Amino acid sequence: MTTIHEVAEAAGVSISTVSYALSGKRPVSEETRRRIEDAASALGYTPDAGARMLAGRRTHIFALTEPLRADTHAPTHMAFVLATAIAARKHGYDILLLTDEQASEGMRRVTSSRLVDATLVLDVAPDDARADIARSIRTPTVFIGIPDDPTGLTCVDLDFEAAGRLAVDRLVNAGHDAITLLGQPAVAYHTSNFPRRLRRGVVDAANERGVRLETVPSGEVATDAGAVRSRVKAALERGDRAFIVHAVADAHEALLSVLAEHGLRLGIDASVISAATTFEASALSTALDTIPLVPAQSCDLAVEIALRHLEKKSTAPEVHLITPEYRSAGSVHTRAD
Amino acid sequence: MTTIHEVAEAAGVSISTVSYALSGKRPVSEETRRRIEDAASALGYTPDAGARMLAGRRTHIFALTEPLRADTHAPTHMAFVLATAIAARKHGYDILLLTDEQASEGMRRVTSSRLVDATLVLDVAPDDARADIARSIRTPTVFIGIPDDPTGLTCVDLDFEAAGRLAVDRLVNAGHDAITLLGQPAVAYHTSNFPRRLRRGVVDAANERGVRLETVPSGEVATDAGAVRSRVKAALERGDRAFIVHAVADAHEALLSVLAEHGLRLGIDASVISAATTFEASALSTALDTIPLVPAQSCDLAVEIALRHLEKKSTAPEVHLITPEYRSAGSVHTRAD
DNA sequence: TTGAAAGCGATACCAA
DNA sequence: TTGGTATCGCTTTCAA
Repeated sequence: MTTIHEVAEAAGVSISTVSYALSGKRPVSEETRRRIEDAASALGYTPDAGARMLAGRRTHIFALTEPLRADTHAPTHMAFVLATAIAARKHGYDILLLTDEQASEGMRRVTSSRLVDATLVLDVAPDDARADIARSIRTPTVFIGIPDDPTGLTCVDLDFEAAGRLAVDRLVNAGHDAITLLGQPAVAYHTSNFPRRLRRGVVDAANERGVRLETVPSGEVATDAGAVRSRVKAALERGDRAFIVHAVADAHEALLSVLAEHGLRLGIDASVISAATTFEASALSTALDTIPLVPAQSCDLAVEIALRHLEKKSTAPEVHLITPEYRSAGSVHTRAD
Repeated sequence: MTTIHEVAEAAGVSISTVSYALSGKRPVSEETRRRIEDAASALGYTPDAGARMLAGRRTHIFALTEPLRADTHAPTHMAFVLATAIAARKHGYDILLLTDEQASEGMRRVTSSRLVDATLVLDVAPDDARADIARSIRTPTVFIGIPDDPTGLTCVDLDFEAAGRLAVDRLVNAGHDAITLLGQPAVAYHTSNFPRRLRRGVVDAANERGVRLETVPSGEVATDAGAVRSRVKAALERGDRAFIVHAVADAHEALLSVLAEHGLRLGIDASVISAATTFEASALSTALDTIPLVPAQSCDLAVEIALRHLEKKSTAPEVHLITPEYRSAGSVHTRAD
């Protein structure tokens, strides 16, 4: 293994100069720097991680706690894990993955051994056990998602409530006076936090705008096309022609097929908005207006906040809500009057 | 932060004794050990990860390289990541996740900086770029999956070929003389290695046993129920009544529904074996005979081999194939004659 | 602009 | 059975 000493010798300078030249933490003359860089790459020098952790103040590792429970929607969770890893890497950070039971227990372990500089929390539950752990440790922790009680926590998430309101506003503005919210599977309203928040926004906005609202879960399990179909049919019988869908891709397909079977044309006879979904709505059989949930957005912000906490010694805990964005694709009725 | 010095002082011993007492690498008198352990837990002592990495020979971290490509089957990949993390943790190891482009580039980086003790490779492609990297670094690397050219590599995987043969044998023994293999989406035969291996086993065994074999992909994408249905119908028209399914859960459901529509009773009029699938076949609407692909099995073995390489200085590279297991559930015809 | 040297907090060798 | 201490490879302060 090449050490900093060997690089120093090869470049004819001291090790401290090598360190500074490579880290850029102190000005080094142009020529010296060149010599050092040449020597370093010629020798294939890579600083030893353990030594850096010990001597420096940073490990350049973030813990990512994500239970990866089997009953959750794998593609979405995978997208967030991926987005977090990419965001971290942009700033020279690696991800130490804490799953399963280690999602909680590991937090204490890796922070107290100073293995990681900060912790990022995914798949946040309403009564998440990791909230108390985060409050009890001094290592910066950023939640990507919001537990019921975010007191003392730093959180980042899409403003699901605003997303719900936005969807309702669009549909009401389009002339609809009755809306059906095709939501998450019933259990998700207990295990996750964001479905409630979206629903709250939808309910509040519907009340304010004075339109009738029906909320139905999308089935018992994540992919339950049959249940979705029957629920959509019931909605159509009620005369509802406006739908907000907050569910997985399959549920969308089920909705679209029922609408098609009833001869309802999207954007003309019926309106559909897909709210806060991570999959590419363009991959559906029919393009839909969406209020996208972009993992990279939340994860980039989370990483930036974590770094900010690392630099400035302390930053007040705070909930950062990301303003939702509306993307039209013609699936919502355009008012003709 | 509590250091080993503080523990030593509190226990009235030297730091080396503390180190030995806690690691157990040297006998320490019963009483002294008690005092040390008490002091350590009273002070909440956790050894500093960086210091251990530098002084010791181990980082207690494995790199896990898994591209997490968006077009792959998320639940399966998640299951393997989870199984690896759990297997590693059993031996006191944490997982550093290398995704996306870092899946390849990161391997060199984290091994040459000695951040990890070994690397585990997931989602192995036939011409995987990580194979050459693995050959060029001296850190132990274990592939969970087998690239086309495994020369010089250590690999672990289910014996898919044997699984294919096993399935054919069972069906032939049950009296079938024509079999349809409902395989992976066509693209998977290029991007992954195991679909080919299973198919090879099926093809070889069918030839040897002298039965007619039809192989059809299960669609263009992972969940393409429509394509599966039409392919199954075609098979039924050919008179095929025996199916080997190597695909995702949805494909199974599609097959089962077509069989039901044709009034074919499982295990009586028709036979189905689900081969090398990670999902719980018991979760299907109908129980099926399976040759399960158990992530924990491969991942446990991979971790054990990695540790073995770490202990004994060198272990010859080798491909470890896991013998498939057959689980009956009554979906295969029982010979009446 | 550069260098010397004091740590960082463990591990493990060499003694006792 | 226990202790002293060199060492791991880097960061960073203090001098020059």
